[in-house]
Amino acid sequence: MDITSASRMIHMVNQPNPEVPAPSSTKAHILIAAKAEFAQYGFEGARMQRVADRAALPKPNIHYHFKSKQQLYLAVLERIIESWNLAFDQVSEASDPAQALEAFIRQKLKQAQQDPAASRLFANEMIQGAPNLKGYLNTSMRAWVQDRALVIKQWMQAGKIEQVDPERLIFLIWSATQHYADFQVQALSLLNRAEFDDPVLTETADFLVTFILRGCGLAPASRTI
Amino acid sequence: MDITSASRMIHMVNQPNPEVPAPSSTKAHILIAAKAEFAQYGFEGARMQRVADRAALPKPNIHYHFKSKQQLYLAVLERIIESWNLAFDQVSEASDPAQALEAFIRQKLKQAQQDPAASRLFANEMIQGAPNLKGYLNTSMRAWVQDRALVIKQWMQAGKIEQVDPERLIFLIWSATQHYADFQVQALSLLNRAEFDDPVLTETADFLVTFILRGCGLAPASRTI
DNA sequence: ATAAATCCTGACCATATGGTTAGCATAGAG
DNA sequence: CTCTATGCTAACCATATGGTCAGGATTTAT
Repeated sequence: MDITSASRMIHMVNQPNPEVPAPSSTKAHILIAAKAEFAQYGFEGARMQRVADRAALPKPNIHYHFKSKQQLYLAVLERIIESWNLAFDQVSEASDPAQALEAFIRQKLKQAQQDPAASRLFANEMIQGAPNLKGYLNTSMRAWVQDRALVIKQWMQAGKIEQVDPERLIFLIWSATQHYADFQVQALSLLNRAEFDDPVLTETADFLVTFILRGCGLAPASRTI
Repeated sequence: MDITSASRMIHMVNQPNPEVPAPSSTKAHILIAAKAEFAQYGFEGARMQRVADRAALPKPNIHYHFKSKQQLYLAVLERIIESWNLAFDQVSEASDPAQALEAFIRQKLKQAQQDPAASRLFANEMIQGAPNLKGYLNTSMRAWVQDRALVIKQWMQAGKIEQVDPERLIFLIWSATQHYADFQVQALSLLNRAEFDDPVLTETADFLVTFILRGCGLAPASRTI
């Protein structure tokens, strides 16, 4: 009923696994279609028929590969959780804060551009009250945050960055970056842009890096905006 | 099909209006119930029966007051748009940037605490691609942002704040504050708190104000965190 | 070649969905 | 009191929904 199991996978190396189908397999096609559908409409709003249409397959085919809507949803959700915060995973006290934060911000924003559906699906799950991720939040995700917060605290104690609430700094980076996936229509409309292309990505990344580093009392390497 | 009409209401003074029922009326009850339902499940995922249950009314009663699901949704959405960015509305070039930004951040965060459903409903609409707000985004909301961005630019030209992309600064404030409504379960779980009460609100507001003002090259009035 | 396992699908089912209808209850106006 | 307008609701409807099933196609193993 819940994905605590996904926690175990977070730092796993990608290895051959019969459960993980090759990119071109039917199962993978369905998962991609399902991700888009669940991302747009949430679990309750998603329609199995639309998943089938998106995958260009008859509906019973979906049910052949995934027993139920719930199981399909969980399969999609697991895959998303796995690749969530990679760029901030290996950071330690010894790392350079400016470099580490910049890499984290840019990676999150790149994810928002390349796979906005993943971000939106996660957002839907949270808005809905995380019915399938409560266990994950309270165990491995909390541990991850506390662990990363500790590194930030060590940077603070070493005088490398300003005093800031570490957990809330992480939240701010998450929200500011994921915003460009979840609220993409809004951002593009208000910026008067047609699509979230590389120029927009670069401008946004530069802004966020500069602004957030300055918020931490850091100057970026050699950029101004 | 779209709420461009809401644009006209944004700066309207609250005046007696037969369309706006008294707080205790059946219609108001239904709107509150519907807001919660649409916020949690999105338009497609929302169920008229659940709206009825939340309002403790028979389902046909809902349809007596609102012709269709769509009309009910639009009615809820309109009410939300009206009170969205009030605290930043009256700000002008002459305003003190630190004070204005602080008031804006605190107001948005208070809204996130007092009416998280409103924020979540809006988030759902955006994630879904803003099918009912495209017109609003491209007209009055864009005008609002450009207008507010102009004020920020004037602050920059007057040397009152650092050089930052004004639109993206607004996005960052929106996302960082609304995060505590939309991702409330996540934030509370990771902060190890039971509810979004006043202490959490204060800590969060203080963090955001300090951090964002510093990002703008400003020091807060007399606070450290 | 043949058997076995896997993959696929048209037709179908029970139930849930948004919405309607026809009639009941109540309050205010004359 | 009577008439009317409004608020309300049990019973109902057409359609859409998640899910099943029996059988056909295709691949793999022997």
